[in-house]
Amino acid sequence: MARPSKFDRDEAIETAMDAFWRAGYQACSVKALSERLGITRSSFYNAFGSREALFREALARYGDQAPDQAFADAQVKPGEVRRLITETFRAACQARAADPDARGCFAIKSVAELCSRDEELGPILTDIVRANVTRLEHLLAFGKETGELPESLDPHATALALKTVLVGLNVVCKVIREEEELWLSARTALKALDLLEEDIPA
Amino acid sequence: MARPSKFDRDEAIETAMDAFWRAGYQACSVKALSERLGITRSSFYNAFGSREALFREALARYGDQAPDQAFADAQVKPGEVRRLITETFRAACQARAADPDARGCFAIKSVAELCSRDEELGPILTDIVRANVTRLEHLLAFGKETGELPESLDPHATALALKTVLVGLNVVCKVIREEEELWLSARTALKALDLLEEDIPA
DNA sequence: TTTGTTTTGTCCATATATGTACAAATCATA
DNA sequence: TATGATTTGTACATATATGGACAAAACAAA
Repeated sequence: MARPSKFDRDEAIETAMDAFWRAGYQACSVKALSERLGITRSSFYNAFGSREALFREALARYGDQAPDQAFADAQVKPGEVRRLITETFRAACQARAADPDARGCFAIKSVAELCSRDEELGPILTDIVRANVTRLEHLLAFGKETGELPESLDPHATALALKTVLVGLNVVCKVIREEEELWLSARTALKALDLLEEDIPA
Repeated sequence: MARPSKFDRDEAIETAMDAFWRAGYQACSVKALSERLGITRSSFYNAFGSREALFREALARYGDQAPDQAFADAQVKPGEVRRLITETFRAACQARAADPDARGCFAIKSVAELCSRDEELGPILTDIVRANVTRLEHLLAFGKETGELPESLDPHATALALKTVLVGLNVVCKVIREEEELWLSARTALKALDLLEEDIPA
């Protein structure tokens, strides 16, 4: 029906995500991105519309593979809240330390760069973080309902604290490169909040 | 002896700090900075040497006014560790929420942008964060020695957790704008870590 | 007034960056 | 093989960005 693309759109989004991730949104010009993708700017605009639009796609792509995505799509069984939280934090520490280029978390890096700065992308990132907190809050409330977590626990306050720790980890990991140290930090916070599941098989 | 500067160097550093703070290091070109300072690029290079050099000066300037600077220059008296920690976190929440432009923390923003990216500035920022953790560790050890904090407390692990929370706050504040919510998050974490001083006059 | 020092303005050459416009190229289907 | 849809290459005009070179300007001290 029409002339086919010379490049794989999906692959291009992946590549763009990595570029945004490493250098930041502002540092990636359309020219640089186009060259990285092996296409002309003409094709770039034709395929993605704008740099912001591509960023949104890259961000969505990242969301599918982010460590804390586990909080989103998990069917949590009663009595498994601590386990889910502990395993997710553990996975985050692993993922951050395993990255040889110490890119940190794409979403949080973008929050730091763009929130309160970019009128279009800022609110999108804000909503993502807020949604994360809400999910955690629901998860903790569920833990209370099912009797796993104590009645004294405040889901809202605890969700905020948890998210703050997770965000902190995702930045601190750029400085503290050893997985053991990262996990020590996370474990200490979880333990203090009475949310650490200790009996997890290594 | 020589021709005097047409601009105030100190004031210029302050202005540059704000520009770096808002837009990020990479987004501030020498041209843009020069125009902001009301001088030519010629004078810019003459006065500061390079953009990196000016950034270093701006970063040092920020260090003097950062909320967690309190951990650096405080003469802590026995029995005052919890109070110092609590008040510093409280001050950080206040400062972040009070900023109408939600700039967050200049240092942490720069860590997210430049660590593992800029060969010259990255290590400087890394060292700053590492030094912060060490200072917290010493502070906690002091608290143990003086009997204020329990023997069971692990200064290294707790310092890591504390710093992670503080870093998290400094990013989350871009999304959560209400001081009450920020403080709720911090307070919950401090309380859990048994580091909250409750009896502080408002 | 001369001397010496430092700042400042201007020019250089070159590279990057923006988004649009339009013609050329490419392919599946009719 | 014609048709239609879409991608792609090139050109456009303009703005930004780099750092250095060098002469002109401004001032204090001799």
